[in-house]
Amino acid sequence: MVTLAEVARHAGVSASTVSYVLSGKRPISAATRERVESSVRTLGYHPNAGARALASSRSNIIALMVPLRTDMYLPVMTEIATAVATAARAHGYDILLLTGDEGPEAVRRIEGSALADAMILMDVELDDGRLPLLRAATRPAVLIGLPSDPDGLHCVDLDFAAAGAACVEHLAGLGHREIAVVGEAAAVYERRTGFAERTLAGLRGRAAELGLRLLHRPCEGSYAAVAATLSRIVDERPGTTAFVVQNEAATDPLLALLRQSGRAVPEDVSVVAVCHEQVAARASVPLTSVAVPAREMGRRAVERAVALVEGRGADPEAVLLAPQLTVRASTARTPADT
Amino acid sequence: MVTLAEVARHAGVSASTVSYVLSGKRPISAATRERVESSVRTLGYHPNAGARALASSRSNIIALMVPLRTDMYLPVMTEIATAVATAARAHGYDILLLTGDEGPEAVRRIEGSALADAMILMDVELDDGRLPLLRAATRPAVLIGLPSDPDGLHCVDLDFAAAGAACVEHLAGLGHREIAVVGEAAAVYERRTGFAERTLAGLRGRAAELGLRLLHRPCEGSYAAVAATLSRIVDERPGTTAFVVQNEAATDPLLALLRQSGRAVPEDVSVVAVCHEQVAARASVPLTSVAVPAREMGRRAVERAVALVEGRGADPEAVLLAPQLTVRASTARTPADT
DNA sequence: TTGAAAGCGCTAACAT
DNA sequence: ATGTTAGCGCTTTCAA
Repeated sequence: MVTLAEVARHAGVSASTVSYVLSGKRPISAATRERVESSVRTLGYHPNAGARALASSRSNIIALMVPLRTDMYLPVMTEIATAVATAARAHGYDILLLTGDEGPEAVRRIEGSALADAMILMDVELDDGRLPLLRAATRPAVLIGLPSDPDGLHCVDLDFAAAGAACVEHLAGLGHREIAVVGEAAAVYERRTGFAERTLAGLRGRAAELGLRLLHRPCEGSYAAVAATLSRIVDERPGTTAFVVQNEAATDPLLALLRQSGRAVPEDVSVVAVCHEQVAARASVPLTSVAVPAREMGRRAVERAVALVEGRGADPEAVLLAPQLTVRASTARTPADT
Repeated sequence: MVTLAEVARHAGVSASTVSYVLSGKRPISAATRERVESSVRTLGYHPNAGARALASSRSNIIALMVPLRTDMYLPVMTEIATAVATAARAHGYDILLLTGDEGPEAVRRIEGSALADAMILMDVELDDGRLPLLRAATRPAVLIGLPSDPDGLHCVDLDFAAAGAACVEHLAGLGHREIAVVGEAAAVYERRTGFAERTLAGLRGRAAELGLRLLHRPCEGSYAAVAATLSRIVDERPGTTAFVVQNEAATDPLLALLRQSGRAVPEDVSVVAVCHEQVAARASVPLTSVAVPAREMGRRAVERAVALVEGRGADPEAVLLAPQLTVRASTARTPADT
């Protein structure tokens, strides 16, 4: 293993000079810089992470806590996670992968061991057990998601309430007056995950404002569950002409079942999804949708975390990304309206 | 920040005693052990990761390199990754998340910086550019996947060739004589990813042995692509009575299209999938399938890596997990056969 | 512009 | 069964 000392000897300079060449924290003459850099290359030197962390109390590692669940749509989580990893590398940081099942204890562990310089947390619940620890922690944390009390915390999330409102507006503009919402699995609401509740609030709020009827039903992702939910909806609200789906696993079954039951999309009923972009684009009828901007959320979270670690910290705030509704082939004017 | 020295002072013992209490590497009297442990708790001590890594040249971190692609089915990758993370924690290790786009350079970086004690690599190609570095590395590596030359490497994978063979056998046993294979996207084969090629080899080999006709077509996951592939298959081989699908994204479209074209599953055609268990179970017709044992693969990889790090190393070998075919509702005897 | 030297907090011989 | 002590490889004052 090549050490700083060996590089220093090889380049004929002191250890500190090598260190400063590497960190750029003090001016170095062009001549020595080149000599050192060439020694680094020829010896294949890589600084020892442990030693560096110990001496500088910086690990250049960001801990990322990902959900470990089966009732959430994984591709979005995965996309956020890989976006975080990629963005972190671009800033010279590595990612330590923590799973949500470790709970608040993981926060303590990371904080205590100085394993990471900052934490990024996903799958934030409205009243998340990790929040008190994060507020008290000496190292910065960024949430991807929005708890009910974001005070003193750095948050990045899609503005799901606005997303819900946008869906209702789009449908109202097309003449729809009765909307049914096929939601996430009931467990997601019970857990009081922020995004699902907020979307619903946005949907309901705008529906009330515009005088639309809105029926919401949680729904599992299986084909059978969607079939059951759909038939209940049709029974209760035969006048329904539009659906909002917030459940990636349910979109394909929903389209298939509508088709099967003789309801053409978008001629007879319209469908708007709040979902992963690929799911919307690849569906059997390409779906008008509000996408979750996973990559941007990951990137923003990392940028904030890095800024905080490196002392360019902004005030804690909730950054809510504006939703963007993309019109595809699944929405049209109501039959009555044409 | 609480240090070892503070714990030692608080407990009235030397630093080394505290260290040994924590590591269990030498006998400690019950009395001092208890005193130390109580001090640890009351002070809220957590060993500093950097210092420990520096002194012991062990980071208790395993680096996991995950694919960063869009043409692979992510849930399986995600499931493996979370299984790896969970298993690692159970052994006292943390996971450092590396993305595949860093390529061989990441191997050098981790090796050089001693950031991780071992590496686990996913998405292994038949002739993977990272292999030479891994063979030369001083730290152990475990591949999840199987390159063409696994010599000197520790590998864990599903026996995809056996999986392919099992599919053919099952169908042959039901009287099918003409099988069509709907495969992964063409890019997956071009990249020479091991698993896709090996499944195909297993399918072809057993089909040849049993005298069945077998047609293979790569296929993108979109609805349109599956439709095109299906119609080509039907044109070329009108006698096809069974499909093998190895492409999670294509299964649902395939079932929908078969239904639409008046072919009932399993009455008219049988379908066997090599895919994620959930995809098979949740499909509109629950699919007879060979599942990728993602959790077990992750667990086995971690166990091997930990054993190697801790000096209980076995010889390098390729561990191929036996496939298990689960019969569900998508396969039946051929119409001609009943 | 560079060097010397004192730690960072821990582990692991080497003592006793 | 426990204490003493010498590093691990780096960063960063303090000096020159």
